[in-house]
Amino acid sequence: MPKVGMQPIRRQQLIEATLQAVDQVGMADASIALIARLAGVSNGIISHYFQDKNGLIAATMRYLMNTLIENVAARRQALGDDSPRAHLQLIIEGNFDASQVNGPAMKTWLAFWAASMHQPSLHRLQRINDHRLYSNLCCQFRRVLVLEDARSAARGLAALIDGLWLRGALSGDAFDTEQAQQIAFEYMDMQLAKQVGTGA
Amino acid sequence: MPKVGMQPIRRQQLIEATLQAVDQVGMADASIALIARLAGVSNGIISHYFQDKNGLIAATMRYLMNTLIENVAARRQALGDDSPRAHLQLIIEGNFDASQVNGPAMKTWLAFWAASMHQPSLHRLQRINDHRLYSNLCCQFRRVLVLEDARSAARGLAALIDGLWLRGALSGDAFDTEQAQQIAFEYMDMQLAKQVGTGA
Amino acid sequence: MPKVGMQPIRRQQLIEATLQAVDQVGMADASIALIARLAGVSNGIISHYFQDKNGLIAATMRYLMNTLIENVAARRQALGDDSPRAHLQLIIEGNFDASQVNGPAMKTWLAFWAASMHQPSLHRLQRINDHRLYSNLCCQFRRVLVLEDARSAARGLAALIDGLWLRGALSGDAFDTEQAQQIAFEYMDMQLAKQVGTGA
Amino acid sequence: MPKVGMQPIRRQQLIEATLQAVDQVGMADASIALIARLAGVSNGIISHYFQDKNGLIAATMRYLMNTLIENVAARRQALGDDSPRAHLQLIIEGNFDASQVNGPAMKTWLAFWAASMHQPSLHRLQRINDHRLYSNLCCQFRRVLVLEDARSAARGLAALIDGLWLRGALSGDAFDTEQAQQIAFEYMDMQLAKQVGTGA
DNA sequence: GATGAATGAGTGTTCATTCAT
DNA sequence: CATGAATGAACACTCATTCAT
Repeated sequence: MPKVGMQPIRRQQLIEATLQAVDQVGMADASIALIARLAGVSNGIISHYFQDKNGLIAATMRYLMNTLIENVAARRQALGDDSPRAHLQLIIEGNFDASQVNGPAMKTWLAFWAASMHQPSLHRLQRINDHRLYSNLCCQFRRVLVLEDARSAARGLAALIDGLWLRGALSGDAFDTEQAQQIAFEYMDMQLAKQVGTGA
Repeated sequence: MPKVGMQPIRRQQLIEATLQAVDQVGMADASIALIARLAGVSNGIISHYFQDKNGLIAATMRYLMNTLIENVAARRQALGDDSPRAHLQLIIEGNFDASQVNGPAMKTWLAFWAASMHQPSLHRLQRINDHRLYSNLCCQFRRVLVLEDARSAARGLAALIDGLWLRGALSGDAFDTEQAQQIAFEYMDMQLAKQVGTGA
Repeated sequence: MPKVGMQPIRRQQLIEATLQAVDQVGMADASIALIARLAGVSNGIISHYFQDKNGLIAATMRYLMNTLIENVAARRQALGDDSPRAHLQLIIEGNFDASQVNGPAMKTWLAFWAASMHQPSLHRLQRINDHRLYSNLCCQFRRVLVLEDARSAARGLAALIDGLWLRGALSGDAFDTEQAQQIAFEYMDMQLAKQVGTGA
Repeated sequence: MPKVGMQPIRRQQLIEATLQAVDQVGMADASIALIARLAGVSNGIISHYFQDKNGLIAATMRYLMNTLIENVAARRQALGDDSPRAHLQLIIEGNFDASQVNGPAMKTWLAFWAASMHQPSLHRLQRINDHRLYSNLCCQFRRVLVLEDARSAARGLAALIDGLWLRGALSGDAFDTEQAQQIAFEYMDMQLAKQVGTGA
């Protein structure tokens, strides 16, 4: 039943099917045929909306990234407190949001990362993502720390967040968000404690 | 001219060729034909020494893991100081050893991790590895911290080490070992500082 | 906004796009999508104006043939001299006209010929074309030669024209019209020289 | 039943199957699957012996060219008379040999020519072939004609041979070798007649 | 009249695996 | 021990065609 204006609908359909497929069988076995079947469309439609399989993969990665960005942005809007600590806490929480720590998303991110080591287009996307986390953290730390300390704190916290996330993803068990956040918050507070005295 | 005792030599040859192949083209494109060509042997021999491609992949992962274990063990042997701090430092340094933070090893580890999400045999190996790092760290922290604190510290430090390593791997730039170690050492010292007073 | 009387315009548009496509990528890669893009119309319209792809191909071939026919006809109209030699010269010149010896036309003719070996509809068109050249030449030679000589001369001259054209097309270099015509003229004159004496 | 040293056998098998396929359905429809089926082997074997389909096509063209070359060479060996006329006659006869004017060979040559307009590798082969005919003819004409006349005669005769062959191929009827050779011989003799007087 | 969404068969190619030698 | 010939299924991708709008 051909219709006009299907592009955004089909694109979203296919991206979601890609996430499903990667979750179920891994990226190596996420064939076009499987993705199309999961989306309930024909094989050929994929090259109609995305140039090729790489295009679909990249679009899926972009979608995941945007979800994270929007998630953090939404939390920021709802934030009353403007303190650096509140912002950092928000970023940490955003990165451990349910939209990021579920099975499909974790498997997809891991697969993307591995693939990005040999695919320039994916590598570019991944670098942008990595840099944004660091940059956001650094920006907040900078409000209370000297530049060098802020940078170091941002590097450490970014690594800690990714590491907690990674070990959670690889463990195979359900992600213990509470525990991860506590560890990250503790690190954040340790770093913030370095701030120079504001008093007289 | 048939030879005897070729098994260990050939196996090592093929494992090294696998690392080469994954480094050069990524795991997805590391075909048996390519690995055999890099090893200078025929395609057919792989199933002779390893059951199939998965067997070769698993053997290669086991090889990488053993390298890390032996590296840490060697450092431990050369260690004069028996303090927890010295042991923890040693573990950190072992994980950032040149044998782990070079391109081929990083690409292979990442590829293994991604693959392990859908291959039970690889997943088992990877869990053992993850657990050993946590276990080693926890063991040392336990000598000066109460159980709960030790566990939390070990979780955090393990995540921090993996996160620093991961972000280094994904960045594409040369790994800044010095910087990573400093961040990890700082975290270690922060955790050790929690120890209950030993004094009067 | 539907329009009336678009048929001849669209057909011509599509035929010209077909010539362009065959010139640019060869008949094998001249897909409907490419032709439609070059024509600036949608894919679907081709089956509206031509039954299918074969219909478009056949129409394009007919167009090329008509161009050649009209070219010769126009030259004939402008001809003052009614001698056999003048007519033959005209036919030769028509076959080496710029409309026939440029890249796109040559590539298309060659592709048509090859395709005609396995497509009855194209083969029929091509036979008509071949026969017309022979027939026109024979008709003129007949005015001064006995039947057998005229037929042989026509066969030879037709082959020579086609052969010069073919070798020009395949060479990849610019077609040397002057040289080709001289060779054809010489052959023509050699054959005309066989004519029986008209004198007492 | 795998054996060693199969390469030349399989290559020849596949080349002959390619000729068969092109004869039966045309180059456009001569798929790898069809060629493999005609050769009685699996699809995959083609990339084992030829890099890809283009490799097989090019090898087939080279085979046809070599057949022609060897044919002419064999005739030359059997030649008693060393006169230019005898050599030219021999070249003409070689080009109209049964190995060149049968259906499969003609269809394949035509398809190759058309394809060569868009495939550099085929174009190179085809140019070599074209040049050899011209060169051989020119060499013989040169023995009795001044350079300019020899070149023109060679160009004309080469075109005449190709043109006779082409029109024969396209006609769809059985090739009339006798008639074609007579026309070519006549042209040859007309050109040889230009030679400067050797007598007193 | 015209669009472009959608199909699904078909393509060339790759590849892990098997096995006779 | 080791080779490399051979298989055949699977893959991404292309494409002419159809048809609701």
